[in-house]
Amino acid sequence: MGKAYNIMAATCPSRTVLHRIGARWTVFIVNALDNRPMRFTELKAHIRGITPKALTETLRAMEYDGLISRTEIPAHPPHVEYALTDLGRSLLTPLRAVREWAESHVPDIERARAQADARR
Amino acid sequence: MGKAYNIMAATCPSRTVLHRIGARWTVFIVNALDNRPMRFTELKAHIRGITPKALTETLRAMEYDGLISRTEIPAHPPHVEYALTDLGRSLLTPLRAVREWAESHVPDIERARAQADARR
DNA sequence: AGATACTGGTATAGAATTTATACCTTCCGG
DNA sequence: CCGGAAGGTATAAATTCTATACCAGTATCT
Repeated sequence: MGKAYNIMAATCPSRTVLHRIGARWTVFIVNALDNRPMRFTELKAHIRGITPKALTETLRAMEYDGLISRTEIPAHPPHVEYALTDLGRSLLTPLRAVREWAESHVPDIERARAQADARR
Repeated sequence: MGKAYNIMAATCPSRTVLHRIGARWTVFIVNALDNRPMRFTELKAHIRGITPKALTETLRAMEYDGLISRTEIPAHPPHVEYALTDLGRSLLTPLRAVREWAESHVPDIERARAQADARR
């Protein structure tokens, strides 16, 4: 059997999937939950610059898509734990690679930008 | 020497790099140019649903960042060829993995969404 | 009892980005 | 001089993201 889904087709369901995993903050959350579950405020502190609204919306969307689980823990004080599901963990490999690419190619990009600026 | 750049820091330059490679249409263009260079209209036809404005802006940004090259070919009729640079090709591995994840996990996501809908 | 702090969020408005749609210019063949 | 292809621009509307402030529940401090 051949390829069932193709990103390049405008109406392919894989488009909505890609749109979600490519959303502004998804890559941060997946990478943050790499080692262990985290609480809302932990995530907010770890992913610097994210607003609580953006964090809430991204977490809700990822939970809806089955990428993370949300568990209310009735301890004192009560808190909420977010963790990757098996599906979410399978996304870790590609998204960690994206993160690592970004972190390791900063000098190349900066050099290219400087050269482009110099040419004009 | 340890890690020089960290995505999680709000002001880290890797943030702007990630912002670019995570931009709406970058993953499509990188995957489209996987096998061979393409012309503007070819890309537009291949990546269904992209508008010419979005395509122009994404190509210009990627050229600025040194990910693709733009070559005007003075043949008859004259046309323009976009190709991945070495740097752009290095992005192919992670972004192809993202594409493949999206294409292969559609059923998992749809199942999760249906379950979430059923629960309410 | 009242003030204060922590957790996990909401609300609202403004700014930035994306999309839709239409149009333009150069080059050429007929 | 008409039409078509290539490679785009222009403009406005829709959508998404960001900044900033606020809120409710529980617990502890005074």
